[in-house]
Amino acid sequence: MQVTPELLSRFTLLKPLPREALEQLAPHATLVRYARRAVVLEAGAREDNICFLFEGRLQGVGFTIDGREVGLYFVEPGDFCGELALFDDNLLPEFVIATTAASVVFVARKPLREVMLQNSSVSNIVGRKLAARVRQMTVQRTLLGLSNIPQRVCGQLYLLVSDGQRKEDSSEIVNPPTHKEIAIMLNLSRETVTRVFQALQSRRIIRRDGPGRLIVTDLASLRHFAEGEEEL
Amino acid sequence: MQVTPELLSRFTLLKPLPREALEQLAPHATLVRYARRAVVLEAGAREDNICFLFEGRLQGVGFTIDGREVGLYFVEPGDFCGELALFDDNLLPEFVIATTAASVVFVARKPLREVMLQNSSVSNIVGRKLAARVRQMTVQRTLLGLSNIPQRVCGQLYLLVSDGQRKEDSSEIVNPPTHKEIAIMLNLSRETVTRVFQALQSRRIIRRDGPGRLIVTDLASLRHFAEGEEEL
DNA sequence: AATTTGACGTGACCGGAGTCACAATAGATG
DNA sequence: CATCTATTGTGACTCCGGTCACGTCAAATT
Repeated sequence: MQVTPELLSRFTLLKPLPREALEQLAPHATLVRYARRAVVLEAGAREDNICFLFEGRLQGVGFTIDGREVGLYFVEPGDFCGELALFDDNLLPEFVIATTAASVVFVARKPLREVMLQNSSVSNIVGRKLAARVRQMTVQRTLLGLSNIPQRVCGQLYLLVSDGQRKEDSSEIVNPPTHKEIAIMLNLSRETVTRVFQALQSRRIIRRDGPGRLIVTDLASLRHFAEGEEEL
Repeated sequence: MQVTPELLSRFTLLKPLPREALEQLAPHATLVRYARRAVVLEAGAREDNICFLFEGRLQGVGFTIDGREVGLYFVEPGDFCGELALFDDNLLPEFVIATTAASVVFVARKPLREVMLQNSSVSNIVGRKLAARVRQMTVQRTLLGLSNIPQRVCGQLYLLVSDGQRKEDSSEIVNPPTHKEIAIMLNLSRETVTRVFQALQSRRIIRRDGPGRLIVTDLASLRHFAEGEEEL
């Protein structure tokens, strides 16, 4: 499906682009819808598109030698992934999978790269974004250092709300990842995540609201647990 | 201590630079020696230098909320770190510590950034390097997914030799990290790493040679264990 | 409506890595 | 050389998260 420059400009990465650049990119962009669990980007493939997430949620996933899934990062609407292809010609190291039904905009690598090179403000933005990814991976890795497991789960949960909007008292996570998807992010078993969620629900800190919404009713308490000021 | 353009050109990142660019950078570069365990870059500080490692070994280290150390990456001679400062103005998320006596070349951020912007081949290289870091972090994170702990240690060991030179049969790791430094990379206790090393030594797969050299006498076996084809 | 599928919930058991405690080195430092 | 400190080596015990084996439930599919 074709894409208009207006749609492109809704992504923070592309928003600052001059009109001409957007019109230059639009013919090379396509909107694709994916069902839950579909593979959006494939590891080992030469990927020729940068993937902008319009709605839904994606997850970068790797696999260990013994076939275990490893969660690397989540992609929120407005964000993008596959940006490594803008910098080198190596293969994508991870899979990107739709954890919910999702619509993404693919922008071909070469035109975007050209726009990036011509437009220094864009290369700045792309560079900042890649740097942000490194920071995000660092935070995620640091989470794994926590030996207190409930604390680790709370930390992940807190990251999930702050990636989106962060209200004062209560927040909601739309299209929350499944327990298993959280588990692989944290090197935990699915059952352990379930048990922590149970504990948080019984303390009225989180609440499920239908299928696609998880509500954090007591963000302050969640942060306390995430910061280890209180034991779960 | 002042730095000559020739010294700068010994780093793979700067090697392709035209002579003029190197001469432009040299006045803003200083050579600094650090003792073992010294802090080279400080988390939370506005870092105004990119750090090129000339000799020794550095380690990126983070800290969890409860004060536990988290190993993020190793820096080998010829490589560099602190490159995030080229892309944004945020604070450095991790410490960089000298795991051995080390000499590094600091290059001021602004001049390097200008050279990078003017010289598209440099910005390509820097971009590739940042992308390489993302890939490296992905590999490191995937290692943590291994539930077989000896396998995890062997994987790290294998990464350490292949980062340097990779000979057919036997390889050596100069300035090898301590057991503790490896432990925090792998989310393990120091004792566990020691025990795995003991097992590898008794099988004549690795051997210590004095203080600063670890010799991998049977690289093939190490790879087998790393790939889980044989249980340790 | 019946069936299937996948996500969530929960108990019991067990293994193995963390922790603690201490010894033995080896390197630095005076 | 003597001393001190950091690293390595090793045993014993404990605990807690993984694993297995279910059951429940909601949503999709027939």
